[in-house]
Amino acid sequence: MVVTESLDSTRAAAWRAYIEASQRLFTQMEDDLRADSDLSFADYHVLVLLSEAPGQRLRMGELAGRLVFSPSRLTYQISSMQRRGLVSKEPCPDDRRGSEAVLTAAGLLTLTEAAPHHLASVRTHLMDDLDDAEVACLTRIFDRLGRRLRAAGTTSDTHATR
Amino acid sequence: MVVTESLDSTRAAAWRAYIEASQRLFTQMEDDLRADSDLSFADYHVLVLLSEAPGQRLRMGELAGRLVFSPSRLTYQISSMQRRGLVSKEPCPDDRRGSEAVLTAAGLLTLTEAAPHHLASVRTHLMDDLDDAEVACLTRIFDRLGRRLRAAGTTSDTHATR
DNA sequence: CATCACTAGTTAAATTTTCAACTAGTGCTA
DNA sequence: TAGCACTAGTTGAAAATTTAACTAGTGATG
Repeated sequence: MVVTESLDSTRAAAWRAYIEASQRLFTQMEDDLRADSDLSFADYHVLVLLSEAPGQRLRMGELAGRLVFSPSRLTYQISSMQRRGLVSKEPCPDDRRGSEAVLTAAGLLTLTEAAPHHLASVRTHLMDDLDDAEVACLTRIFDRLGRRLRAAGTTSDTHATR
Repeated sequence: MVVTESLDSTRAAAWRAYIEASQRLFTQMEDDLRADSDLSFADYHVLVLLSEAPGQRLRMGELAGRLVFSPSRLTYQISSMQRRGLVSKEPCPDDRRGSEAVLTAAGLLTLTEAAPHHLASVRTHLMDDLDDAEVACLTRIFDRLGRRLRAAGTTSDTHATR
């Protein structure tokens, strides 16, 4: 086992379990979503974020940040959704460089139809199997992690090695 | 908020935190790996799995299963690594339909050079920030989840809705 | 041992994602 | 207010991934 110095074996095991299960979970969720609603995970998340935003609209950059998408990936994603009538795109009033993605009525309808299926899938694949302590632990770990990574991304970044 | 019926708000929050932080973590790990070692996450995992396998070789299907890759994705992945000299491919002795990926010396060397950096990155981005109880909890949750999803994939599958 | 349903893996085409320019607009500074 | 560095977002080409055939081999059944 070349690869397990420097990370104690407990943590190495945790890492492996986390990575593998997450991978499986994500592909499972994608498949369900695709089967139930003909949406990708990304599509769904865009719809959720827009539906929650004031005016059902969000700047491209803001959306990219929340989805953890590169700018060009978001451009592509949104134009694909636009083609399918789920969102539209409008120039941003106060910054003429920018544009905002806007949820359409069809997009909202699609979301409200998809949501119950998706949530059921989150429950059956993950949440129903966790007791309250585990849920709390999950939240604590990933809230903190998310905050930390978000912060790291903003400033200079990277880890120690090099 | 169209999207939060049916999943209690505690669990919904856990889900969001988990998804977002994981996304960030994975892209961060990819970036580090790429910067330190010029490998993708997938490359790295292939090297790890092969290095641990008896004879440093694994059937394509077996590898695909463990990586959670589609067959065609794995074919592509391996031929790319073959081009770069990290693995070779040999016909499988006992099943003439099959082939196995074999770790090369160069592949092993690459792995031993990459591993410390990668592990450091796992530590700094995730593990160093978790106390032992959290590590234990993480392991418990994702071990169980992985087992469950692995089992579901084998049999008929899917969730309840529909 | 011929047939046939099934498994392993590959291939080609379409879609998605990345990567590296590039365009346009902003806003500070002199 | 001209110049300039920086930000927002897009674009085109290359790389990765998915999807749907497809090839070859296996193994059970009659």
